[in-house]
Amino acid sequence: MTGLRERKRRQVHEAISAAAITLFLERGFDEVPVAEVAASAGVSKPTLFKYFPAKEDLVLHRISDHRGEAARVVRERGAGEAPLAALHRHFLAGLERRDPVTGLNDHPEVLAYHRMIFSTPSLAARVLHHMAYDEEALAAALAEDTDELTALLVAGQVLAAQRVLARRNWLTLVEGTTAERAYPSAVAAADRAFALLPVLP
Amino acid sequence: MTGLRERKRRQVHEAISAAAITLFLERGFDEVPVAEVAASAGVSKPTLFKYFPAKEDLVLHRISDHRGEAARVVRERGAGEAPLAALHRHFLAGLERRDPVTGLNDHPEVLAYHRMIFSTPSLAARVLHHMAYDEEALAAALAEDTDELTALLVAGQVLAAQRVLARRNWLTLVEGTTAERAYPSAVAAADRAFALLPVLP
DNA sequence: CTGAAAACTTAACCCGGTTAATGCTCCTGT
DNA sequence: ACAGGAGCATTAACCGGGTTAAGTTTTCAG
Repeated sequence: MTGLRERKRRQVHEAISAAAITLFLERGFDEVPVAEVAASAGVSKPTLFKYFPAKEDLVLHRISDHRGEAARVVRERGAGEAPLAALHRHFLAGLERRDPVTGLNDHPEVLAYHRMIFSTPSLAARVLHHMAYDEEALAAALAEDTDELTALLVAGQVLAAQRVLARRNWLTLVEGTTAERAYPSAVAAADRAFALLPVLP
Repeated sequence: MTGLRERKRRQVHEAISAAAITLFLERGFDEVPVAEVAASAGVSKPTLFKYFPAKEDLVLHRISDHRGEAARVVRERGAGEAPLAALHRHFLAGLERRDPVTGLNDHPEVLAYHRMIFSTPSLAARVLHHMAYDEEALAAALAEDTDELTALLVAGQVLAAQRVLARRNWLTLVEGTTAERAYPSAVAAADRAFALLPVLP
């Protein structure tokens, strides 16, 4: 039985998040004090910080849910599939379903969301930190099949490639192209990126 | 004639930086308020922030001086030398002269300095941001010899490799090994890392 | 229904960073 | 040599993110 307590918690969480996104997209992340977000969600400032450890998390908690995705893809790959092949396949699948993390999603709110992240230093920094975590986890997963140093190096390169690809895709969409039209070129770019990565021994 | 004004400026700059490093290494970056650094340097808080735009810069202004180094190495390489070969050579030279940015420097203060950076999130974040800038500049330099996408991808991979190598070297030294003893293995690791990078077309 | 645990509120605080008002000190022109 | 402006300092107050303490309401268990 899902207790009343827990249900309320989820409601408040959602209310705060929604108020935050709305205000931030309207006026910009740095232009809205968190006190205003709290007031707009009908909650006090300490309570807000009990739900979200920092202002940036009001925006990035969705992205944070993808923690360790790369590592999981490698760990759950089919028998006989190479780690990099699994990551390649997974990225292409993301493109196909227009997953926002691939940058290839042209819904206006998603574009605005990405613009806000890229143009707000503290948010961009937080995304980088998140990717550093992912990289570490991926390195650990890769280390089951190769030496430590190679695992670290390849993990760094995979994450770098994904970051470059996502930014590239977002930039083409910002130019006004639709995701539909940009898709083939995004696939080609992904293929090129993974072709540049080393083959694991 | 170096004006008296300018000389004083440099003295104050140095006094603040020295006070900051001393206090931070003694008690930790997050445990020392900048007001205390200012007081200890005999200066007011607004003045301190006129010399250093943010608390983190009290620690990182030395690293910030290396801005765009990778791009410069590529631009100033000898005729007929491949970009990646130039970067490889430059990294090996850094190892040989125990350049702190390679991680292979076992002076106690350097080790403590690195430990502080790695264990303080806001400092680590700032280093990542700095590397993002370097990456962008390197991509621009590489783009003179190849297509844009490849330049971005390779730049990301080079910076990732350097970061992994530096951290690896630092970890080895933290275990107690001397830079002398760690040197051959550090060279081997660098050779391995650059061997994994793609050959530019 | 009662009481302990959970969660919320208000008010105050700390810290990083900025601004405004004021004053001192080096440099420059005559 | 010195008058006065440019440059840089100081103090005091402020803003915004984040935390803490003390006290109040709400949920849940027996």
